[in-house]
Amino acid sequence: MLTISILVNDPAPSCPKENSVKDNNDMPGHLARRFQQIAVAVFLAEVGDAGFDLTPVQYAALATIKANPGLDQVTLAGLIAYDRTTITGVIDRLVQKGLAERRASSRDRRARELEITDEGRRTLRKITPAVESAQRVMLRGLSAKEGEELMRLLRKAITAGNELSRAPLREMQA
Amino acid sequence: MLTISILVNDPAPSCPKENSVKDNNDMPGHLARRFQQIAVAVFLAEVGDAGFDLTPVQYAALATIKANPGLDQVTLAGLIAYDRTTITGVIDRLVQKGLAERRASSRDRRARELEITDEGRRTLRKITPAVESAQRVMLRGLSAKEGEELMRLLRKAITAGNELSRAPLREMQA
DNA sequence: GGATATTGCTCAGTATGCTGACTATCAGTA
DNA sequence: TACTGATAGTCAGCATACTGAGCAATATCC
Repeated sequence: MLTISILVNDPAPSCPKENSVKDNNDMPGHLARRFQQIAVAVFLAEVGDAGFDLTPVQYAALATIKANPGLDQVTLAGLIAYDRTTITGVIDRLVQKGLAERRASSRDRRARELEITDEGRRTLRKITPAVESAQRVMLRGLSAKEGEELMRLLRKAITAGNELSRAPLREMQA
Repeated sequence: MLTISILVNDPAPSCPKENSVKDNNDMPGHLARRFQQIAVAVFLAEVGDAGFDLTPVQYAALATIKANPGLDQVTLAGLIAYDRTTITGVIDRLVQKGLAERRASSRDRRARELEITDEGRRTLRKITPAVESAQRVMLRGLSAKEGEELMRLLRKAITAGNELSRAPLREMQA
C-alpha cells in the first residue's frame, strides 16, 4: 500500500488523514497496549470486587512461587518473563503483605529462596474465581472460538519474539 | 514444541490441576502483558537503531497532534486512549525535546492547545520507516494472514472492553 | 591457587499508567 | 448575578518496566 500525498495539513480535523502514517488501529503495537490496558483494569476490578488488593503481576509471581517452592528470584523472573530489576519490588510488596517469604539460600549465598506463606496460599485460593472471571471479561467481545484463536496467535507471536525483550521467558530446566 | 508448564513442580504430576490454577499461557491477561512487553522492546530497538529517542507513547501522541493541529490535551488523550494524568508528562517530554508546543487556548483558558513543531514534523517523517519496521518485527512469527487475524481479534476485544479502563478511546466528534 | 568471568541481587534514574485530590475555569440555572 | 455542577489540567503517590551501574559471591580457566 503506497500513499503518496502532499504534505498539506488539512483544515478539517474531523476527517481522517491520508498524509499521516497508518491509523493506530492498524498498528499491532498500539493494539497491544490497548488490550493490555483493558486487561489490567479488568483484573484489578474483578479482584478488587472480591475484596483483594493484588495486581496481575503480583498474582502471577505468587502463583509461580507456590508452584515452585524455594525457587530463587532469577528463576522466578524467567518463568514469568519479568525483568530481574522489576521482580525485586514485586517481591518486596508480596513480603510486606505477608503473602511470601524471602530467605537467604544456603546453597548460594547470593540467592534468595522464595516461599509462599499460609496467608498467601489462602489468598490464592480465594482469589482464583475472580481471576478466572477477569480472563473471561477481557474476552467478552469474542466468541469462545475467537478467544482461543486470539490466544493461539498471541502465543505464536510471543514465542517468535521471546528473545527481543530484556526479560524473555526462561523455562525451568529439569 | 514442548511446553513445560511453570506450575508443574508439584511432586505428584498425576494431579495436574486441583491445587493449581491455569497455566499462564492460557491467561489472556498474561499473554497481553507479554505481547505488549515485546512490542515496546521492538519499537524502542528499531527506533533507536534509526537514531531516534522516542517511545511508542510519545510517537502516538506526536502523530496525533500532527494530524489534529490545535487540539487540547483531553481530546488528544481520548484519541489515543491515554489517561489524562499520563498525557501531562508525555507532552512535557515532547515539549522538552522541541517536538511539540503547548499554548494556552484563547477560547478556554483552562485548556492547552497543542501544535507540532517543524522539528517534530521532521522527526516523524524520518522515523516512520523504523516504526513500520517495528510493526512487522513484532508479528514476525505470524503469516500475513495470521497477523491480520490477530489485529482483527484485538480490535474486536478492545472495542468490547473500551469502557472498562479509566482511559477509554473517545473519537472526535464532528 | 589465583586471576577472570559470570551470576544473583539491588539501586538510581526514567517513563508509562493508574487513583484520588486539587485549582482554575466554564456552563447552566435560579 | 450568585450558585452549582462539570470540565481542563496538574500534582502526589504508587506500581510496573526498563537501562545501566555496582556489590558480593560463585564458576571457570590457566
